[in-house]
Amino acid sequence: MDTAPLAFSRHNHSHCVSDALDAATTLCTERGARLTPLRKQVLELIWQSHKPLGAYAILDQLAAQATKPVAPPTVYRALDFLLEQKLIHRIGALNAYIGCPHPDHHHASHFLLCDDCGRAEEIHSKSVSRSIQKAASEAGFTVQSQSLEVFGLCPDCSPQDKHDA
Amino acid sequence: MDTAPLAFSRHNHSHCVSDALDAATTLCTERGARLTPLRKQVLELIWQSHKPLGAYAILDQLAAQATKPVAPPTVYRALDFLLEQKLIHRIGALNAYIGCPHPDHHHASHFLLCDDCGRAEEIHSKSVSRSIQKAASEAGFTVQSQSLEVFGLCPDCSPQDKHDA
DNA sequence: ACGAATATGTTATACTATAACTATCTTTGG
DNA sequence: CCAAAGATAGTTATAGTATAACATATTCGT
Ligand SMILES: [Zn+2]
Ligand SMILES: [Zn+2]
Ligand SMILES: [Zn+2]
Ligand SMILES: [Zn+2]
Repeated sequence: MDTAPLAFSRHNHSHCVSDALDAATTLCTERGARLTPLRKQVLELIWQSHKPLGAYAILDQLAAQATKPVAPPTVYRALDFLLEQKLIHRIGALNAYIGCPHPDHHHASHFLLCDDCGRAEEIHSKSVSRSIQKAASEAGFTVQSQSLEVFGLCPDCSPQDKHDA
Repeated sequence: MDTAPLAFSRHNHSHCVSDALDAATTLCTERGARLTPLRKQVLELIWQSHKPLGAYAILDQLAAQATKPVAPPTVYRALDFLLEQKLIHRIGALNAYIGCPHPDHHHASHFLLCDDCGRAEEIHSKSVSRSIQKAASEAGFTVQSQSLEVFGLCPDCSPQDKHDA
């Protein structure tokens, strides 16, 4: 099914990129937000893989593509825009950024992060969301945003890997 | 009950500090780890409140207490030790550190963080842990560590605050 | 075209964390 | 007790992440 997690599976990644860029274009148009060439370029760089990308890695690649030198604020402002539009998520433990595969509906930032290959997969578990919401409510806490970063080994990098053992 | 969350409630905080320092002393002794004066001093600084404390805030306070200037590695090495011993947790979204109230049993880092007052409360919900573990397993992912950072408003800072309305 | 608002460029700086080397302290075996 | 080995702490320098402040350029509605 096409809603299955992709990051840890073999897949045609060019579809991820084009889907993400198309969705971003549509959403920004709907919202009256301006997905400028620079912002789109940064989004595309982030989507080049399923590995969270640091701001300065983005900067280096921008600089390599551009003729003029690129300064940090250029990157951070684009990242701020993409974060505001929920087109990307920030992985706090890595100081890095990754594309959101479902930017059309707002949701918490829940990720599985492979310590070995570095890939990240966003998870959307009702059970996880509900249990977190419930735990917060019981503490009298009003949730505004949440970030879950689960580190470990993805199926490909697990020792008991079954996919070609 | 004495296992109830404290950070967001009125409580005698000196007990938090003494309990934490006592527990740390006991655990380090059991483990053959050396809770040196410097490390204990850093732990006590972190426990001065339930607000996550940044490394350079710790540094400034250390410097204020000491006669000699204090350099970053001094602080970061103490933090590394305390993290290894699970006496503190790191809050990735804030680049800050907070004391663990239950260092005797290993557990994931799950926090409620108030956007208004800055206080953090560690939560220990079986339901949250289980649902996360389940979601990871279903993705074929082997969990090694996890960090949950829930931002919002604590009971004291919520508009519909009932505690003295 | 005009002014307001938004976006980008530019320079400097703040904040967070680690590398590499030296010195001191602690433990342990002789 | 002493010396060697290992762990802890001091010191200096630098790497990595992010923002402030101000100038310029572009876009949008009128
Ligand atoms: Zn892909
Ligand atoms: Zn997402
Ligand atoms: Zn307390
Ligand atoms: Zn804890």
